[in-house]
Amino acid sequence: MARTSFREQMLRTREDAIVSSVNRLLAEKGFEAMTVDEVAAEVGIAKASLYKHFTSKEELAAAAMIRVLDRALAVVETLATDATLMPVERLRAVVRWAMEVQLAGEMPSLPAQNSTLRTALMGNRPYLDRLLDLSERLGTWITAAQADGSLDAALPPEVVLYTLYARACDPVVGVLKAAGQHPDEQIIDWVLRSCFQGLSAR
Amino acid sequence: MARTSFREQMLRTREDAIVSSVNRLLAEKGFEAMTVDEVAAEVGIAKASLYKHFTSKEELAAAAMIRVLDRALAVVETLATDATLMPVERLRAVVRWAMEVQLAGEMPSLPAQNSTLRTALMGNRPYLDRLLDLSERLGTWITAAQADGSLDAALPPEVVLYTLYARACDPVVGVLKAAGQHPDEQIIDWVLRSCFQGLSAR
DNA sequence: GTCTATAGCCAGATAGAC
DNA sequence: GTCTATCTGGCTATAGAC
Repeated sequence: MARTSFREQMLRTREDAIVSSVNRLLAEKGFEAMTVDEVAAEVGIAKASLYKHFTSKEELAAAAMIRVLDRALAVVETLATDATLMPVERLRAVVRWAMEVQLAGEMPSLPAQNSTLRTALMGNRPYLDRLLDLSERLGTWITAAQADGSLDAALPPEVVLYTLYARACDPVVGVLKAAGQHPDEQIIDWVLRSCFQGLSAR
Repeated sequence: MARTSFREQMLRTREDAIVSSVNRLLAEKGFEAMTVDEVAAEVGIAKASLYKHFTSKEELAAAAMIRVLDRALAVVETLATDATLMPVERLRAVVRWAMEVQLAGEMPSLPAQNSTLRTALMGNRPYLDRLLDLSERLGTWITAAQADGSLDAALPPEVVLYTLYARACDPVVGVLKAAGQHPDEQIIDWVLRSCFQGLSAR
């Protein structure tokens, strides 16, 4: 049993390295442009070995998406335990975390357009379960923030939710970082401000 | 000369049909997923004939991007002649127009990530000229709107500009449309409101 | 300038030895 | 489970007749 556990742990470690590479490559060039050969080369194993762990390129990407959602759920869990935070502050903290991940080059871009990845994800239970879980937790905070008057109640909660998801992958962050003129913290502050305060003056 | 002009007009008409198909396919599935075979099939000509008009897939896409920028410049030109509009109202009108184009399925998604298309566009003078022209015109309105107190002056003009470009392709619009629960006008109002007024209550 | 046919290439996936 | 070598299909681009 000890040896089985050890071998399983080795397996997990290797698969974790694979998912990390996939995650980074997805963030850097997207699903279509990423090749399985690149992943294998970066991990340092043969392509055929990858297919012993994951049965397709889509499943490889799905594993990365699932891990990101798990991290987001962990962040949400931590924020939920802090009773001093207002709902809107929790939402802001989640978006801030997502932007930090993106600036670190570790936020895989979501496939908004139709693609083989999108259809694969729509049939992936573990992925959908996490996405639904996260959406429900954020939804609770959204309605609470609208009730306490800190979030615009004229916007349906679903619109707010989709907007938060979109801002987590906001291309503006990457463009500003590519410009190389501003520190990461400054970029985050600007994009967060434009998201919650809007472009119009207050 | 009359016959030459006529033949040229036929050529323009055909090329315009090609660019229209490319534009629609770019909006629907993006550059990587679009195939030259699809374009040829949709236009109703052989693939080899396409390559008599455009030398590569990238140039095909560039032509579509250029036409969108030309349309945006035409909208900007029209708005500039209306002296009754405040600068911020002009900016809002441009974003509204972009969202209408997106809802019509005619807004090609910009290649924010590195790709062969991105590098091709960065070396395409006609494209870059128009992009710069548009950016300068919008930049003028942005600084004017910040000066008259209608736009948040705490955000650098470049941040506002990039944000407006990003909102023109905002995936939230497509997600809400795909849900099929709301009329287009309602979707545009919500997304415009979240962009300029922000998610926080005022 | 249009077509059919095909070259050339590359990426996803697999076979089979070890 | 890892490897090397290969299959397979699809896609960009071109050749060459008309």
